[in-house]
Amino acid sequence: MTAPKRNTWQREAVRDALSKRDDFVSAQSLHASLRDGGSPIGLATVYRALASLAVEGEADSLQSPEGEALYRACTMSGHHHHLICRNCGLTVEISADPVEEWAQQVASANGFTEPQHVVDVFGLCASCSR
Amino acid sequence: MTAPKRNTWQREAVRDALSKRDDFVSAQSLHASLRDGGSPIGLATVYRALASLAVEGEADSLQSPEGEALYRACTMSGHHHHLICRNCGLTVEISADPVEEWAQQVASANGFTEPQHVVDVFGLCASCSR
DNA sequence: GGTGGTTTTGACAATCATTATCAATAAGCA
DNA sequence: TGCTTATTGATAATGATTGTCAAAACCACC
Repeated sequence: MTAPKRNTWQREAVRDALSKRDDFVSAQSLHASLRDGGSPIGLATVYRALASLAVEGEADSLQSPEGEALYRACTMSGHHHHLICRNCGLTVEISADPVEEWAQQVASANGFTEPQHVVDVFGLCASCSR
Repeated sequence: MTAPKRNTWQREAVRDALSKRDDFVSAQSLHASLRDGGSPIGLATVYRALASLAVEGEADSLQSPEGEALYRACTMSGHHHHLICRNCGLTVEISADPVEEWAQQVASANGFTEPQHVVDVFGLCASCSR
């Protein structure tokens, strides 16, 4: 029933490259990194692999303020959010239980069902604050 | 010092068209509406007017999940967030004091300064839930 | 009301990220 | 090994957004 999936070195390369980064990256820049590292991987493949990883839950994605799609290999399993340095990109994974509850409450209080939410905090990390 | 700004019927038309909508709209669709209404306004002008209104605080903007920039004329002054129906676009403005505090705490707990945050809740409104 | 200096507009080209196309390639399996 | 089919990748296509720049409009000021 479920779509069969094959293991290719390309998908593995994207997974690896992503896990070596500790910040959010765009498909474009990840592709550039891979190419710089000598890999002949195609751009479209990087896009497909990232989208796939995101769907499978192996990567998190968010929209940069400029509208670019950014991806990150996350270590925290399950639902969580991010605290991102807007200068250097340093990213910290955070859980936000109070926010989860709040979102639920606000949604149902207004008659909304099936709430999802986008919650990300941007700031300047300790190093970049100086 | 501050840049002088002139009043043109175009800027006014965009302001009006935006305030007549109670949901988030893209520059493209707002331009289409204006054109349909008989206005000969140019697309680039709509983009510029919306960006300008957003900067001046007369409009709020957010990125759709697809990466499009969406705008809305908000009635609630000051900082607030949105509860948006992902089906029909119905939007409710909400304040989120608990979230503001939480964001502050999380940021400083991790050494981050000048926290900003993106908080939006998507769901299905009462009508669309049926 | 007319005038001039500047801002703003708008048609169009240019960018840039992302997606579709589709023939060639490579997984996984009998 | 050979076959079936998912995947790849070069390239074209799409679509939103921004840059360009001459023409038009705005706004004091006369």
